[in-house]
Amino acid sequence: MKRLTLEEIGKIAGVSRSTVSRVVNEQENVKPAVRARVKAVIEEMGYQPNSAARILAGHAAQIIALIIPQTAQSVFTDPYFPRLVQGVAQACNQYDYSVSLLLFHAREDEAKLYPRILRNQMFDGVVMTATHLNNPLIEKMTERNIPFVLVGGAEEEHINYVDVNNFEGAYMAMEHLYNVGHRRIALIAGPDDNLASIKRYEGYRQFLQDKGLPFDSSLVFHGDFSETSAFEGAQKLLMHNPDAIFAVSDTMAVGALRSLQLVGLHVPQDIALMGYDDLAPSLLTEPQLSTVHQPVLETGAMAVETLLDILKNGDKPTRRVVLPTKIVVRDSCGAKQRYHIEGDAYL
Amino acid sequence: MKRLTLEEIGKIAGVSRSTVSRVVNEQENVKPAVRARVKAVIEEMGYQPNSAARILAGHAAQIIALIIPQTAQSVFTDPYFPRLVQGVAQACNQYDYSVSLLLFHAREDEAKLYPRILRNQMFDGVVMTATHLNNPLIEKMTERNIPFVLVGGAEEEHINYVDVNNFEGAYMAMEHLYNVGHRRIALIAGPDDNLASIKRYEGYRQFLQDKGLPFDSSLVFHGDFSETSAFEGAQKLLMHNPDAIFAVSDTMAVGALRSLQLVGLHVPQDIALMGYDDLAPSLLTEPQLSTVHQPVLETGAMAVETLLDILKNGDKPTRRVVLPTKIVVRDSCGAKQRYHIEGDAYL
DNA sequence: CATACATTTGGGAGCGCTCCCAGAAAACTA
DNA sequence: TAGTTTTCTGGGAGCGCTCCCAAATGTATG
Repeated sequence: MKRLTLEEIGKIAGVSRSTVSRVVNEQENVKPAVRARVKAVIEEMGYQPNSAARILAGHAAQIIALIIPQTAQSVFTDPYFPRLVQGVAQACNQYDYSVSLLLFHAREDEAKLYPRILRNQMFDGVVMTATHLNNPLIEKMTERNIPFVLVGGAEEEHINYVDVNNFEGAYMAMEHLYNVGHRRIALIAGPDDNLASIKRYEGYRQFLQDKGLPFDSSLVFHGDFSETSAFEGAQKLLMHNPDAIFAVSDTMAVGALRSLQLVGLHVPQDIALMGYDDLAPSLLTEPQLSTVHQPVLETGAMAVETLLDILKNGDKPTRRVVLPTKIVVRDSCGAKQRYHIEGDAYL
Repeated sequence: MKRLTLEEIGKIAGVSRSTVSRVVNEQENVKPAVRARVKAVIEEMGYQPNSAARILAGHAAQIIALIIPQTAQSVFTDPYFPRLVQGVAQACNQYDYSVSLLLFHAREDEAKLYPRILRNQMFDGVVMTATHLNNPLIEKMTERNIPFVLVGGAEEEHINYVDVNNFEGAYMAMEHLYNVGHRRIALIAGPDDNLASIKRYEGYRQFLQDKGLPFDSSLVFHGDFSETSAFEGAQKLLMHNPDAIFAVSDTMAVGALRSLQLVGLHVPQDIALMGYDDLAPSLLTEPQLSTVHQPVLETGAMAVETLLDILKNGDKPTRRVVLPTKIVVRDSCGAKQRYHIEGDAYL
């Protein structure tokens, strides 16, 4: 069986390679009748252009690379990333792009993968998660003019990103706890080089300041987004008698919950607890966690859309998309008891 | 700045295109001195072959496609898939392959993605999850001679797969519950068109038969791997007084646990519970779930290795890899109370 | 009806690589 | 040292596509 090429299709439809190419690429200047005939042949034969040839000849690859440079274990234990991947994949399906997934799982992967990313013309652009500051790839990609969009905030001026409003999310969580009556609110923060964590911490502090509440550093513990770190953190925080704990991820909230339950405290009667993410863990506990919902799926999709926009229209002005969060009231913060609500409530 | 091509590198090193190609591809018949010189130039210039050109000229793409044809929501809420993706990605990193991720999330995606998979010469082979019977892609890929490895068992004779021993896992779980003293063991199974679920169900029945225990269909409920389905299932099962419930996924075990706790039953004192998967949910509950560990990460990696083996050595004989499971004893089955064990125990 | 102009079509060149064959260089042999 | 074999190297052809220019066809105008 003969290989299907533009030339072949052209032969069958009685036109040239070039005309078929025009039809395939939806270009102008093909007589409607001819276009229809060629389209029919393409359909019938099930022709599909050869991507390699297309890319080689200077066309776009229709592939975006999704880079998750997470050396830590947390990549796929934290349910955030799967969700994000799903959002990216869905958007790519929608726009007829493919996703090339690059997970850096060990240090040595970086050395291997960097050149591939930087020189391999195999994809049109990059979506990368930016959890940490100073990712060397950012600079390198900028240098090489590789179009990219970060998921997570960037501080630098000229960088395109899509982010969730971490500051606002934390602020709102604090506000919620405050409205329920809590004043001595402890924080289980994330690592202090993690961008999302930093912003959430800022939201926490700003709220305290706005309400004239004292900032007490002994009420702040820095975890690493893992359950165990929060477990230990909660133990430490308990020594300073908080009446509420705000953990900046659901997974850490679960760790804290365990910790509280271990010493016989009841949530929310004895102490309130709020998480952050609104992902699976927040629903698996007893009581279910009040938390901050962030639109992770939408973030992934938006990152793709932003990248495609850049690919199409050039990279200026710099795109900066910040998606909103909302509070999900469940059973761990005491609001329901206070206001007699059943089921999830959203703010 | 001039584009880096084989020709360019050759010019700098004072040899021809062909010789550079030989060096890049580690082929025979290049004088050691020349090889060293060329290598140095490649290194210095940071040359990276153009994949598109390479593929077009008949070389392998060094890309494998990972297809997850899960129309349901469960793709990324079930922690199984993220883990698998991670395993595949890690193995690909290791062998210098890239992963192209194809998630079918809606029906219409299939129509779009099928032609891409079947005709696009963009990857060398496919790793696909086979959760359901009769996936039409299997037949089509076979027809088109696209090398592929299934993750999950296949019934057909000639199909390559990597699977976990679901039968054995379920059998062992039953055995464990039996050894702890339970006799009236209920099952929360998965959908009856799900391959893993079917095998686990068979393990359940076989064990009953081997021990001469009666099979009682009112002690079996078919869920859909979701927490809520198991929640309802447990309610129904409770009407028939089981002394243990075996749920064939951790997520479903969590649903069952909620159900039991709702009616005031204590686990494991009043009723024992076992899950299946040994993924995050089993650790987030109180009590933590005894469960069946399956090597998901290894499964993904093994699928890649099997595929690469096929790519290299041809697809016969048919590869059939079945990985073992093991029992993880935690706090939901009563074994620790009985035997005074602390921490996780493995069988 | 001839001329000017716009629209449509065909084919050459080239993207960067691999494959293959022929020629050059080196290593043996008699 | 000449002749033979082996090892090494260079360059043509071609993968299937896009880009671009030139040729062919069609339409409007005087």
